[in-house]
Amino acid sequence: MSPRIGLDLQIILQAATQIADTEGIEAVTLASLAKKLKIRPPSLYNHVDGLHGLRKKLAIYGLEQLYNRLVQEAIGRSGDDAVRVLGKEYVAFARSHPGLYEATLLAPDPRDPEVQQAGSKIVDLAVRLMNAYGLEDEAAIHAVRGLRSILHGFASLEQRGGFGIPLDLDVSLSLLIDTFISGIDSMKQNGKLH
Amino acid sequence: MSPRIGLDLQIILQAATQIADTEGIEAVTLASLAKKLKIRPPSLYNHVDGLHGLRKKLAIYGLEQLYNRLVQEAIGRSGDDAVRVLGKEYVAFARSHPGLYEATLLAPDPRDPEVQQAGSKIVDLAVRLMNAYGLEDEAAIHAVRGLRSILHGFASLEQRGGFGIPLDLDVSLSLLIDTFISGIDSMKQNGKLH
DNA sequence: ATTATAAAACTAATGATGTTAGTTTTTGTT
DNA sequence: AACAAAAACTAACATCATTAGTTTTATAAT
Repeated sequence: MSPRIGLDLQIILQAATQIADTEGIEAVTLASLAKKLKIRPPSLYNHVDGLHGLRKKLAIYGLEQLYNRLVQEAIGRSGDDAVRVLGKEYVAFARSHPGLYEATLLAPDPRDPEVQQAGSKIVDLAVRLMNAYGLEDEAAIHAVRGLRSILHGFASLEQRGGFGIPLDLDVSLSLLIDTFISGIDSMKQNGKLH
Repeated sequence: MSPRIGLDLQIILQAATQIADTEGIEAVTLASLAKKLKIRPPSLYNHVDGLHGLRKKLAIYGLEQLYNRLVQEAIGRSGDDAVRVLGKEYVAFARSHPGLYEATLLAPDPRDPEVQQAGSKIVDLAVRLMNAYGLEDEAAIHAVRGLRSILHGFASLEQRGGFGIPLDLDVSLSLLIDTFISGIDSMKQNGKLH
């Protein structure tokens, strides 16, 4: 059932990740990837459905990596502590893998079922954390959307040099997360979340 | 001083915006733009420094448009009201100009002085709003970074189909902004912001 | 061991794109 | 009417994604 074993998909994605992280996601082309793997560009079509297929697989790969790192930090924690750690790790991932992180949001069709599924694992993790605040169902979803917006927005702006002023970014992030947590608290007490 | 008047830069950017908003920023190529303007691709080099130059100018153009819309809404308002309206308008802009909004964060070099300057007008506007909360200097900057993260993150995720679950997005946004406002309030009273 | 097979990698070719160089056209100014 | 400068052009090239068809090669079956 396997008359010839050539390149492994994992190796391809690792090579693509390396290019993305060092030269930016735009530098990930079939040509550059083939060169790095020492094969000819058309050969990549045996493993990946063109550039679009590569982007999609890279997006899923990135989401899985991100999920793994988040889970590592989340286990054994709950409440404020868990949210703080999750937030820091999310941003840390984007910092350590700038290109791969970009790729997670650059899939040709973000609504693709496989991409959605990879993303939903992260969402589910966040939902469980929110449950610790007594947020259930719709309230939990709104809260998770908020947290994701915060973390993605921060990571994305930081990556794109959006924060021009030289003021400690880690402080900004910590304050932002704490502000969010405080806000959730207030909103709950005011009955705006339940 | 002007032996021949050809295309106007404004017209070029408007055409590019149209392509970006209808077909996505990736569809904005010198070829497609030239076709829309009924000229040959090399002619664009008389107005724009290649594809990179176009992207940069489009980014600045988008930031200016965004700023104009935000100012319109911010005038005559302050405090919670101003922040809520600003947030809604920010997201509304991204929705009405998905491609142009993308372009604002896709400049070849985000640290380019001209791009930074266009962005800093928006930041300054937000800083002034934050001053109404009694947040000055560093505290104001942290708060603005937070608000930008929230709004960009939300707009970006929404655009990329990141919110898969069918639950009213406007509600999520309103709750998020209110959560942020509440959080700022609590943090101030706890002395973590000053 | 030999052979068949299926996957992987290849060569060759095509179309689209960005870009440069050099030429022609156009139009406001002198 | 002549000039000059900007705009638009043609021609050409390099790079890239992609398709079609061929060759190689390692495994599986004989």
